[in-house]
Amino acid sequence: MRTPRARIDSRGFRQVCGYAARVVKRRRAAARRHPRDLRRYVAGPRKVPTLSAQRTTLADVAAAAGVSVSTASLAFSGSGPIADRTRERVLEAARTLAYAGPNPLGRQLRRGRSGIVGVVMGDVLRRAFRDPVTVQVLDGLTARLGPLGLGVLLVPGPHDTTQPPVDPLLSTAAMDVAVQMWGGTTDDPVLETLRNRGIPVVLVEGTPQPDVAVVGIDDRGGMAELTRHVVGLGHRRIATVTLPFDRDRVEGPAGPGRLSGIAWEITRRRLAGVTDAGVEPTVVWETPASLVEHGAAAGRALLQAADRPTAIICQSDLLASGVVLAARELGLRVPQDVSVAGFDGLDLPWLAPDVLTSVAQPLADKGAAIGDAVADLLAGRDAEERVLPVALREGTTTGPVPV
Amino acid sequence: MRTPRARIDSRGFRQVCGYAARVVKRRRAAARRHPRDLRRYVAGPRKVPTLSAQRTTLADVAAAAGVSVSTASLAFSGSGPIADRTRERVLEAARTLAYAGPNPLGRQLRRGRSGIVGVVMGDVLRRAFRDPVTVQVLDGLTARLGPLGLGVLLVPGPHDTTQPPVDPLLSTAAMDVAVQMWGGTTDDPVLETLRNRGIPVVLVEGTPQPDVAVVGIDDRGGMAELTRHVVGLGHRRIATVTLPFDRDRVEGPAGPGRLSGIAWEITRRRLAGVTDAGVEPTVVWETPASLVEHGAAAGRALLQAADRPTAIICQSDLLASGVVLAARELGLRVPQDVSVAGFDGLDLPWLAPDVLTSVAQPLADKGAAIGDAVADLLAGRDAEERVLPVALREGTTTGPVPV
DNA sequence: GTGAAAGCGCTAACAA
DNA sequence: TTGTTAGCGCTTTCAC
Repeated sequence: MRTPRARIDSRGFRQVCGYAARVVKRRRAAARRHPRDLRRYVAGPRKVPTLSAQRTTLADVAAAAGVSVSTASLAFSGSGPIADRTRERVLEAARTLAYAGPNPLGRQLRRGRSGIVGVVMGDVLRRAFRDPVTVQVLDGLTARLGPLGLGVLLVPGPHDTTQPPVDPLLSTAAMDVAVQMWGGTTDDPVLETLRNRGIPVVLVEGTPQPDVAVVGIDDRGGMAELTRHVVGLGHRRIATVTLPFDRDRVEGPAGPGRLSGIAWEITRRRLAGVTDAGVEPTVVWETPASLVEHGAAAGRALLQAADRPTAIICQSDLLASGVVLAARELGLRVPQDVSVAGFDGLDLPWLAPDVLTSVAQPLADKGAAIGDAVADLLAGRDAEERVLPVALREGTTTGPVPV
Repeated sequence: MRTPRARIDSRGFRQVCGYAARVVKRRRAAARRHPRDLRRYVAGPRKVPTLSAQRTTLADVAAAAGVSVSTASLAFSGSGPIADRTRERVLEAARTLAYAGPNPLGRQLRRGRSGIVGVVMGDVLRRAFRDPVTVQVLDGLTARLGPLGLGVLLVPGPHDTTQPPVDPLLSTAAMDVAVQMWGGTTDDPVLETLRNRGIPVVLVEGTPQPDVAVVGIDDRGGMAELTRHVVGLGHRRIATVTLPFDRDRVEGPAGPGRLSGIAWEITRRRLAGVTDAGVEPTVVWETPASLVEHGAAAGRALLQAADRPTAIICQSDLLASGVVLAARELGLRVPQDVSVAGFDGLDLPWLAPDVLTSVAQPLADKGAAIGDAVADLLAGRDAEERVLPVALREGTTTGPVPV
């Protein structure tokens, strides 16, 4: 069947070198001018599609429309002058050939852009998605990214220390920009990998550092305000339940040793807010993740201790709601027996009739701000730091200190 | 500065045609042999990276290592024979040049594969992510996809009828396979778009149809078993709260008109399960989304009606938990005054001390099954239908009918 | 307003 | 085991 110099390549195309190549090329070119002969190069109509295999190419469409490839390209991209009639003819040809538009792979290589924003989650996906904060930010982000023609590629984040430090996707997948959702210490392996690849980064709630765009909120200020509110109610014995300190994800009261080495900026800042308000927590309880069950565990421990705190300030609403549930479980009334405050300003209807006293952060805006930072980086501007405001929201879970 | 035939193209490369081109090519080739002269073609070391711009190419590395490009390629892909020493030399050169590995864009075009699986969510992301079912399935899916070198691109699903039927990402982004999370009726615009693009599809809980791989669970059987359990407890006045019927997302009791035109397979099947057990629900309450608040709304309405049902069977745990909350709110005891059952088998700690009676579906396995189906399609096999088993799980929310 | 030509960065078939 | 060669499908520059 095959002449010595012809062969079929991995994608089913016939390839020929030297003189014969020119002959074949001429044949394919001819085929383009006579769509009838295209059969061999086109996937059967509506057959079970195997790969992303999109056999019909712009060249085929151009040939069918009787224009050059470049003109056909213009018809689709709209990024140049083209006569209305010509465009119409091209689109008509595309319709006839069931051409669904330019192959993104070719376009991407040529443009040097993938149109993809890698989003590195702060955790394994399951846990990350259970956090409404992450989810709402992600939602705000995609809303901003959509109109820019950008899509979100999910990249699992650092799990625990038993896992390899970065997901292979991070080192190999195409992405124009990366967003790291939480964490991002200076020596973060994720940031290191991205830096090596030359991929610009937007860091959310991380440690500011050179060459990285940062988006965050005024959580230190918000936490200070929240604490002052609690102090204003007369509380002095105040415990605090925190987000994880680092990838070790320890659970329990943190001694001075651990307190001095908090790797995650967000945890450190929110803790600093408490101190700023002049409060020295009776206990700093570290959790392995911002989840209801960890809050409940903390609540049980703190509220059954001898010298029970009269107020518990939590670094997230999920943790706070766990504490509220634990209090209820123990027969303690909130806020009569114990006050509980959270952070984030989530709407947690299942906590009804209670509404958490919390610090509300603008989640959708934060997502949008991340999107703006992404757009900045993509446009070659270096993104300024974006810090969004927060607002104290009084609910029903804080009240005067019990007498 | 420029000769008539030289120009700078959009990505900053000098381009020249004809004879001059050969000269320039020779110059660049020379530069490759003498890394010192590369400066112009390489991004400055560790400067603020602008685009995904990764200026150093495999050719540069090959030149520096004194091998051909194809050999250098082998060193990275490992998909061919190469001497250990040669590979080492190439990797060494890569290190020196801060080359972080082959540009995925080039690789993708050449291979005809993007390594991307588009996941079309059943809803706007915010709502989709609030559903633990979706999230856990997604988690199981990414776990299976990771080792295959595939990443997940999030594609917002159909919102409501006021929005355009498909997200632009769906029609333009590169993806080797698409997964549609829910829905997928025969005339679904999402499926239509993917079919036109020749992208193979895995449909989750949708209507089986030609050329589409389907993954689902035995929800009809599970629902029948659940209903028989409730009937066995003596209940006869049984209402049911369902998932959405279609993109219209109506909320309230469904009349015969709506009941006859349920577009979403999953809703229809779970409803059929109830009927299979010989139960004619007193009310079929349609919800706009599987969320706690819609369950609560349904619960309030159903439990305040004159002829209150003694049991409410819900098509999801989230809906069921909303009903439980509504019952508590109304001062009704569960299950003494009313029995409530759900579907999915979620762990909802905040419902404590109650544990929902439910039908557990293997969420992580479902994600894995989707991953397997993806792998099948990618390998050119056509995927058989995958139906996973479910299991009745008795909790504390169902009990004997009140006397 | 249209066409010719070049080439993005890579992989794979084949020859050597 | 390595090198030569072709080309994936597209966009863009420049000439006309």
